[in-house]
Amino acid sequence: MAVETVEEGDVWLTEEQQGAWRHYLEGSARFVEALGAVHDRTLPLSLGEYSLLVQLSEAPGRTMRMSALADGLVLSRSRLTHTVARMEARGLVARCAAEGDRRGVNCSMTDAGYTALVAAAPGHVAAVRRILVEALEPDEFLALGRAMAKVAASAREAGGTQEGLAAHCD
Amino acid sequence: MAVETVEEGDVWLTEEQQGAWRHYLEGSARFVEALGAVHDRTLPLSLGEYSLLVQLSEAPGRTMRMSALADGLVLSRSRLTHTVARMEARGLVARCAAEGDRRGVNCSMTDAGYTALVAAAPGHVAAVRRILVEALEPDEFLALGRAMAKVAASAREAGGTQEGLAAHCD
DNA sequence: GGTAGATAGTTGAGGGATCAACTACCTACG
DNA sequence: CGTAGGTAGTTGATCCCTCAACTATCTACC
Repeated sequence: MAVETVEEGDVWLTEEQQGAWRHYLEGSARFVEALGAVHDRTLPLSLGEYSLLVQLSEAPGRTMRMSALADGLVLSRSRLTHTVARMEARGLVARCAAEGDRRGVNCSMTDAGYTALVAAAPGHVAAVRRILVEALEPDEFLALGRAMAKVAASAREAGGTQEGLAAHCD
Repeated sequence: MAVETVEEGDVWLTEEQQGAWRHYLEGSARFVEALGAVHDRTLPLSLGEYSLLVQLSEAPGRTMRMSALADGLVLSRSRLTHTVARMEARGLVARCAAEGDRRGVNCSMTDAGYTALVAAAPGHVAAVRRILVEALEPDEFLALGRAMAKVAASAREAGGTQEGLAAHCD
């Protein structure tokens, strides 16, 4: 931002870092936008619905607890409830009580959900390849994956400690 | 996804690529979530409002055309109109007719907007540093920036050609 | 065994995003 | 000129997300 330059380092970013940060912001924004557009225009599932069904497809019995699903998709409980309710109304998933914990709810993929997932998968993967994977050198893409794994861990951890950040701004 | 394995390559991703892709998804989701939480809990501007004011702060006269703003922030025209309307109601920005093109509208940052931006900046940058920059080796972060610049270009270009993707799914 | 506090999930109200229409203006070309 | 098609921005209906309650259940500990 165009504020008077400060002497002390460690508060802002260097020019180089700023550039990297801007590119990160623009790249991630344009990527989800383009991928979402492919889903909306050519596939029977939105990106969010698709991701949810992918998670379910990998779980034993194609069934997961609501909370596990929420954690895996980085979604709030509330948002997951609403999303699953809409998908249930469309026949893509079904909910039933979990055995063992009477608070728990299991969400499972229906046959219709599986059919929709299989129909959407080729277009989805083709878009990911075209827009993300093939934009990069093979090892550059793998390095991106390793870096983002670190970021994920760092962000997961920041959830607990973030109150302390306010202290930086007195 | 847990579909029967196919013989032909070039349709799905390798195990390694899948892993990188999952890490990318999780990392980007957790990062925006954590950064947004910092804004919502400790700063006077949401992440979106902050980004908008940053763009304005760098423009001559702290003023930009609506469409330039929309492009820079990767936002739809409609969304920008609504967002700016809300921010205008809060006194953070102001709109006025653009000279030269009577269709055009200029959006400029008010003093109150600038004050809010300055108040939010340290907390914002601290969060970006903590969650993203310091999670990585310095050159790893710069490589991330270079990679995402390529992704941005690829996604920008995909906007025009994406109809062809449907052809993959007969 | 009873009660305090955490965990699982849902609900509804309110606010933000999306999409398709719409106005207004500009450009170009006959 | 005039009109066809593009560009700039807005609007409102609809849908989706968020947030703060809320119910119900589980755990632990006295």
